[in-house]
Amino acid sequence: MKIATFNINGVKARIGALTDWLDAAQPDVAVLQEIKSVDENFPRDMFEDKGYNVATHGQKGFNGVAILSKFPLEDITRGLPGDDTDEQARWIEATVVGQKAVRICGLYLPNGNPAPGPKFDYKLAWMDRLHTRAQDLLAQEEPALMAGDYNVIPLAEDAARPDAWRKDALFMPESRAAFRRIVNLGFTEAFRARTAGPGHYSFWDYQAGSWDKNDGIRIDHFLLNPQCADLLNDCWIEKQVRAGEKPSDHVPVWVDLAA
DNA sequence: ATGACAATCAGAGATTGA
Repeated sequence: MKIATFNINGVKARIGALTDWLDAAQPDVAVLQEIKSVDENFPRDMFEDKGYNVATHGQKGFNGVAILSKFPLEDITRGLPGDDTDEQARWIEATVVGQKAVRICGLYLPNGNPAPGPKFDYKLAWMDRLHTRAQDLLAQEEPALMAGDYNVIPLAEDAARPDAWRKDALFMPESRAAFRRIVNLGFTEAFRARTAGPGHYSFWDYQAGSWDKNDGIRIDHFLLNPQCADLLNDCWIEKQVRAGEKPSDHVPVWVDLAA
């Protein structure tokens, strides 16, 4: 089972790029972030025509997550538990059954800038709730993964110019510690389970020629619980997508599971 | 130190992103 995560930066603006990518790459499952669309306006027909089942959790203007799957989507839930007053659409879950059942969680973690400030507080509070949900996924002892745009640069080697990010919410010590605290519960960060060393990025800013200079950061991640990590065949970043027509500022990241 | 770039909503320019 091949699963991709992709922050598309607006489904309406990305219809062409997204269609081309799906046709070429053929993921079994794709978790999407920043659909920037309400559910009613999500072009689900376009994906259903390609054989995907579609689950969305959108809001007006910003944020929004979705799951596309060639397998049926079961037990779909929307919203990260732990705060009934949180109206931002950043979390969706569904179970996908291939050779094995896998619980798929798609997430768009808050950016958190400027830090410090209320947006940074919201980011850290959201990560506390993510920690709680992650504990639950461990307790289930069934294959589960959390994939998406974490808006966290885990280590200096995950940025071309780490010093430029020292005061940014994506690289602040508090953000990185909260990320580690989740990983250290017993999750496997899939990319780092397969590939060591610097120079691997999933985001390049539209500004200042970041792509041309390869001035990127790695912020799109897969965290696998132990039962899911047992199934990991491979994980890679589809870097060349960034060079396409009207690209997102993120590129897809993949896992191949024996599931 | 700032802005550069892009998308959305709205129908200009502010807001958000990273």
